Amino acid sequence: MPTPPKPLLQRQTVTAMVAEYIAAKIIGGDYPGGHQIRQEAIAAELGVSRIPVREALLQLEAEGLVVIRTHRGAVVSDLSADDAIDLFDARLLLEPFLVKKAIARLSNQDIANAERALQDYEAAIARGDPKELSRLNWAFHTALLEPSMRPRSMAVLQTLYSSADRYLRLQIEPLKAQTKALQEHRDIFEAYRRRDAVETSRLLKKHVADAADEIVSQLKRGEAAS
Amino acid sequence: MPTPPKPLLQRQTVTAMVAEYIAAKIIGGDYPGGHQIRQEAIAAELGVSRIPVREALLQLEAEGLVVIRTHRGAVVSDLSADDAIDLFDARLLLEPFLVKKAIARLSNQDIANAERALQDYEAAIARGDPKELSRLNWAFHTALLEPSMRPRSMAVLQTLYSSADRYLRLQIEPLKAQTKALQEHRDIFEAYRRRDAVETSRLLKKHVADAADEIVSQLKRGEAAS
DNA sequence: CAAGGAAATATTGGATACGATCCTGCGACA
DNA sequence: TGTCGCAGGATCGTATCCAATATTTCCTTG
Repeated sequence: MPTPPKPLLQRQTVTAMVAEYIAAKIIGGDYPGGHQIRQEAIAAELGVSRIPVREALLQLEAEGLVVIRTHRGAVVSDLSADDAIDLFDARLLLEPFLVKKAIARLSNQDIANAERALQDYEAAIARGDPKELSRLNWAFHTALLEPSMRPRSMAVLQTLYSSADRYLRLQIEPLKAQTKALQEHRDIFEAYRRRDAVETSRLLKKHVADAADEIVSQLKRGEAAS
Repeated sequence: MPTPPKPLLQRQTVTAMVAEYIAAKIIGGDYPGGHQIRQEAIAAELGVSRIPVREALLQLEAEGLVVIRTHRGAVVSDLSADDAIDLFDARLLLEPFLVKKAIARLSNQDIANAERALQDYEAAIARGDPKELSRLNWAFHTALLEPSMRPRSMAVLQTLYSSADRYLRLQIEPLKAQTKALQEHRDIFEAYRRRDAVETSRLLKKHVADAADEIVSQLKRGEAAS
């Protein structure tokens, strides 16, 4: 059996892997806001050259996770209450709109997909790995919005979300927030399954707005203290 | 006078110049949708290496102008009525919202900036260089929205606009559209100067929606014909 | 003559090497 | 004493070169 050496079907490029690696560090908080990312350091750490590191940083800049200045390198973008407001306001416009569009053309398969995403999210709460939970949380949102068939808006939301994720990790009581989010997800899905566009949109908006409010007020306390 | 050879203070990187070059080709229609962009061809054309070309393409991918597939290179993204709807709907959500936020914190200086942008746009209509007009059109929109102090939303809009621009170039009667747009710009600016957030938002929304309608209906005719 | 497959070619992805720019710290001069 | 200018090192931007993958061509075979 001369099977190919590796698990195969792992068609990933080095650039993509580096981008994931750095993004995880930023979202996880290992690289805080303001942290200088040295291309050579990352390259040595991962045993690759600087080229894929540079290209990964370009992608992360497009997502807003880092800021690149010519000849001065990449810096992890700062978190602030203003930025969080900016970001969540954009989500608050796009997500309720897209979910309405999605429901307008919803198939049973789409509902099944959303239900599965919800179940995966529920199952992961017990285990409580924050990285996995974040991924599944977003997967649920994506499952709701995907049927809208708006790839461009979805791409925008994807970039917004990776930054929003950084803020979500700051929550003081993540466990409490998670159980609250779980109940809200269930309510949203119920309305979604009924194809009640208005109610789903309303609940989704509230779901995002509540999270935004908590994060912003918490950030403002932090900024006032400093 | 041993003045330096170039205008100097032109601190641009080669990557940025290449990105501008390719973007202009795409927006101008020289590279139509589906066109394969060969890195080496661009590199030879501009007398640079392939590295800056690759990095430019990454940036253009983030803007949605091209699609990159691993080991298969970059292809100019296709235009379609669905994509235009996707894109303009997102603008229709963000721009009216941002202009309200801008008016809420508007300074006299901001109004003066918008007025200047409007005048520049008016002045350019006479000359009629499409590339310049497009730039000044967007500069006016930017001047209106900039005071909102929402850099992240502005960045999203910036990427949306560069694609929207491709569609705007398709208009059958650009001259007619331009004069219509000019009158609408004047009306918008009048409401803006009065700090009438509701009216400005309404007019801006209509301004974008009208352009979108014309483009989408035109595209649908084209798609039905094919 | 059409279909399948292997070698040849083209194109992209990544590594190494070099030149340009920026930052830091030391010393000279007002 | 404070400010300016100038090395020196560190870091980034780009060119050149090598490896991996995709596409094409052409031959074989049913």
